[in-house]
Amino acid sequence: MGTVERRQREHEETHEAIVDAAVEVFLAEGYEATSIRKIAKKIEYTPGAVYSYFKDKDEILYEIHLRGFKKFFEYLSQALSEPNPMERLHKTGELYLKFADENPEYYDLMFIERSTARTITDMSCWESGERAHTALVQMVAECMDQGYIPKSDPGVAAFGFWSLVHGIAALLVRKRCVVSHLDPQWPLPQATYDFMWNLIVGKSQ
Amino acid sequence: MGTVERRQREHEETHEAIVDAAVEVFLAEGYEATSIRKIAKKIEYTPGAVYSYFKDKDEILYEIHLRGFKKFFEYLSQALSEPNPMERLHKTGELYLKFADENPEYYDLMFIERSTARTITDMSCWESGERAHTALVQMVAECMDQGYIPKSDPGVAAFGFWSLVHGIAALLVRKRCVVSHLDPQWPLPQATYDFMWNLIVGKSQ
DNA sequence: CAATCTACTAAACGGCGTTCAATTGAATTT
DNA sequence: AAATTCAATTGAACGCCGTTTAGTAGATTG
Repeated sequence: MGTVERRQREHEETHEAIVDAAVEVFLAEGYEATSIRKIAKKIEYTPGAVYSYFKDKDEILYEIHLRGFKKFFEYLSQALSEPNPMERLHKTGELYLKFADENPEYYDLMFIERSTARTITDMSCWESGERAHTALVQMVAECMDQGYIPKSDPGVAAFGFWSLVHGIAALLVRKRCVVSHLDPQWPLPQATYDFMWNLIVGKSQ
Repeated sequence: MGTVERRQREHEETHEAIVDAAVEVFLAEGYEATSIRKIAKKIEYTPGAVYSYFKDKDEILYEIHLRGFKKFFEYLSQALSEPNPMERLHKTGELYLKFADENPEYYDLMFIERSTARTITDMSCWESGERAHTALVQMVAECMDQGYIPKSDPGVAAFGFWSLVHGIAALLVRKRCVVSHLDPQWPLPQATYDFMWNLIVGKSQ
């Protein structure tokens, strides 16, 4: 009979229910307040039961981070239609910053939290991250081919562009922007990115 | 008698002994393993005793972060002798990255950890951070005056340069560099910074 | 010598992630 | 229909954590 399949389906459903509950707690109360005990309570389970579905807390947080990446790619996809690679690169940066600004909790988990780093190091790969990075490398390589950027290692160059937007996002998300007595609200990341971009491409035209 | 002064001195000595012990634990075992209980044990105190000297754990971590800034300024001071502001800016960035590379635990606490953000937000100022930031703004303003950088808001520009090096440092410290199958060791931050700097100033000369 | 005051301890509170023996309840076999 | 199997789940515990508080020991003061 199909009881084996049903059991497996039920197992997956519970797995998903746990992640759903985890995301709810995470978005409502933030990373630090997200505990196994709270997640279990939300689906009326005992904390121990969660461990039939996940090895440890980091594995749950990794699943939350995947939901974040799903949303992240939705943001970035809006730049794909741009035919000029340099314009596309610029717009991708803007969308990156928009995502970080509008989803700071997700951004933090994806690109800052130690928990995520532990999991991706254990797996010695980072599928979501690599997918985004590969696309960035290709974009940068295209810019080099068309002479917008001096030819050099596209991996290093991609890392450089990423560093710029990550730096802006990370300083805002982790509240270090208070030093510049500037408004930490939206205009700052946009203004900073505009200035730096102008510095990068402004001189060649 | 001078017992009042002596008592006060003893109080300050114990205060310092706690911070010393905290730094020891922090550097030996890292941020996450640094607990009040371990710090207290190291100086043969009861955990509760620590609370006669510090309001909470964040206040101790803030003191550790100050030690980090002391070291940080020692690094940056090596760039001060550079007469040309653009060269000085460039070298400051290199020394910034060198500090992050050689003192990742301190860097993390100073510029990434939530704990520090909580304290500086509570105090609604960040003396160390502001001191460094002000120096950076001045440097950037000087570059603008001498025509190396297009004139615009030096606060925003300074935040942009900071974002670039912070981005590189933060991605390395928090292990996100694995996506670029590049060596996360020292050459990467230097190569990335070189590339971006060349992009910024390379075209005008 | 008694009173005061400070530093410190001991114990507890409520939280956390995680483990594991025991139990439940449904599916399968006899 | 009864016995067996087996995974899902519980409940209780372990050893951590930050923090609070009543009480104590010992030096300082009057």
